[in-house]
Amino acid sequence: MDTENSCANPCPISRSLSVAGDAWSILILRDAHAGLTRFDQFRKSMGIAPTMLTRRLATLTEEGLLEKRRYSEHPPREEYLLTDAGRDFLPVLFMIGEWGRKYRGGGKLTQFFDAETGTEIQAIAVDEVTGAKIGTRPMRVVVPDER
Amino acid sequence: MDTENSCANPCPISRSLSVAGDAWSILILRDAHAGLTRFDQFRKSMGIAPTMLTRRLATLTEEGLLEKRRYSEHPPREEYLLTDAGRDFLPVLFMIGEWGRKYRGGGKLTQFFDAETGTEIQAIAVDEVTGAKIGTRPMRVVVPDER
DNA sequence: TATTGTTCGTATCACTTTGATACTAACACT
DNA sequence: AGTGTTAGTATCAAAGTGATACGAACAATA
Repeated sequence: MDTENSCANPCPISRSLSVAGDAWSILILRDAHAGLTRFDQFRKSMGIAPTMLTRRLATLTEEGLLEKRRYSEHPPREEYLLTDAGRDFLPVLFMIGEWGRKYRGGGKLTQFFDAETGTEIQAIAVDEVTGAKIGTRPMRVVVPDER
Repeated sequence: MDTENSCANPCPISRSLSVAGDAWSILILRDAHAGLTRFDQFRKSMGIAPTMLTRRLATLTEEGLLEKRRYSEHPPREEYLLTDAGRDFLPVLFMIGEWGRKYRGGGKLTQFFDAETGTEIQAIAVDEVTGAKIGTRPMRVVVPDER
């Protein structure tokens, strides 16, 4: 795909996709939210080839979703931590997960519980302004003029 | 990526990604939600090569997010319509869009308005059970045993 | 009737990406 | 001295992608 001209494009979805629009990147973000920080943790968790992992971690770092932190000087060792932008990707992960839960739900699934109430989290998307569930009300799309 | 063993994997996110884990598929779903149904509409909207588009439409149809409908017998012509599963992908699209709006927001952006109230839609993800915004409260992850 | 246009693709092929495997650097530990 | 750990890089075959040309089945127009 053409991943360069992202900010010429008025669609916020394609802008996001030019940053994290492939499965490996999304899985890395998932694992980062699960607390993984190190190269080998990601590699073992996902079964990704090291060349791929190197490249994806570099891209996510350049794009500001992860940051590299040196956790050892001798030998030099880096770990990858979520930035605010990376943490704000969590809602995307949850909605992707909810779709999979609903439409590819056979067998055992990983579950997420609210630590306070103990209830299982059921993520939904709502319009913060009206409170309506996304997709339940008609909407109007406004595409800006060029230039 | 290895897109086959999806239902052996307990993670609902990777199951979803094995279905629609690439940028073209997501953009097709975006355009389908915007009302596009035909091959050439998708092609012109996204600038995608026809070989790619053929393959992606076929996959999304096989996976049950789109369905093919014949809208003309002579000449034979098909269009692609969202299924329920495809429509339920909308929250994913909105959350991806909200991330892009927040972190790649330079220049003009496409906007979405609630047709009833006229207000701009601000999509957020919440836990339907507790009402809490996703990411604001600690959570507990339960991975099922193998087998 | 001949020409042009529309729609939904397939054929071809150069180019790029990927994935598997082996290997390296810089140490720590025994 | 030998083994283990961590974070990668090197190599290379196989697969995927993208640009372009082309095709089939018609409709509309001249």
